[in-house]
Amino acid sequence: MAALPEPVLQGCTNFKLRQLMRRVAQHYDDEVRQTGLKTTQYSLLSHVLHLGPIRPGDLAAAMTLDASTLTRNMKPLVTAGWLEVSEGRDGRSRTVTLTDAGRQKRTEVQLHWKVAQQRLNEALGVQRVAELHALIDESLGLLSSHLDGATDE
Amino acid sequence: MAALPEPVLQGCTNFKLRQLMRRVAQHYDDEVRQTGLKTTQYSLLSHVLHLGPIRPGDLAAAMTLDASTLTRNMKPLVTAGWLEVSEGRDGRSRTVTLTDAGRQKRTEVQLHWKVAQQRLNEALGVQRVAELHALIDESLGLLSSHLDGATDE
DNA sequence: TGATTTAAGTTGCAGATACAATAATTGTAG
DNA sequence: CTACAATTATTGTATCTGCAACTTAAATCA
Repeated sequence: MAALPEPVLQGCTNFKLRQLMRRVAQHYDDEVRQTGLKTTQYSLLSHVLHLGPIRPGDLAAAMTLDASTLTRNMKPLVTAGWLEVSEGRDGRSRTVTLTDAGRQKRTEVQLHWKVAQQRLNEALGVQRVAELHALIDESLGLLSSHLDGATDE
Repeated sequence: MAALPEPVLQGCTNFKLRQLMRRVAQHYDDEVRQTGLKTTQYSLLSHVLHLGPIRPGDLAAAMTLDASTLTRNMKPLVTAGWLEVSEGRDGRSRTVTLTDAGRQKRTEVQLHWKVAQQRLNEALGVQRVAELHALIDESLGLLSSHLDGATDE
């Protein structure tokens, strides 16, 4: 059988991804903004809901975020009283917890998030969004193994 | 014929996109860093090369960037002498130009960008990267028409 | 036990991003 | 020609992002 012709790529994957990310972020934020939160902050609250109580380092790893980025992203949420960072059992580590107020706020924002996701599904078509998700997940998997395993050679 | 079952989506498209974007950016920057530039800055120089001389507003639109973001992203490149922002024919508008040094620098960085793109293609497979590009382009197209045309209702 | 290494977070620094408000200029209606 | 509207870019403010350096504390080695 004939081999599939290798497609000739045009453009920069990094730029294209950023471009789409910006547009999509804008789309979600248009809806979430009314709650006073950015969509990124909603993501953070959601992850703490599902994973917490959790150490910052583990949370950062789960979100594919640099630890220092997480430290700073948490700050406004801690100030607002939605997250709590307390001592871990280790003298060095901490524990991140969602407060009751945070749980409440997260539920409120979730409604807006759902609308945004719904509107995105309609704009792009559920099928296409599903393909996108699948492609992203595959790519993340391939990249993590590639990046970590690049110790020899 | 049976209708395709609507896939049930899980997860937040925005979060997933950001996640992949971060990973991919890191991947490119690992290579481009040696030149002292971020990959985003390389993108900016490249766009000015292909589109310039051009007004900031038009450049921002072409890159799907907020105008204010562009103003700030250009600053370090102007300081370094790679970009020049001069008066436009209008008293209000400006003209962005790539300097000779900028052209030179951009060529230098391009070599590293190519390596990064190549390594990404290998890590993900050219086929998958091509699919990703196609999906991104389609999505950008659909989103722009949806966002702009939402004036009635 | 004392010295060295490893682990976990934070801070310094620099850039990326956008919304709202502002400044400056041009265009247009009267 | 003047008052008002539209155009174009920048600044204020806030968040997102990551690398490098640093601090603190635990763990391991000798």
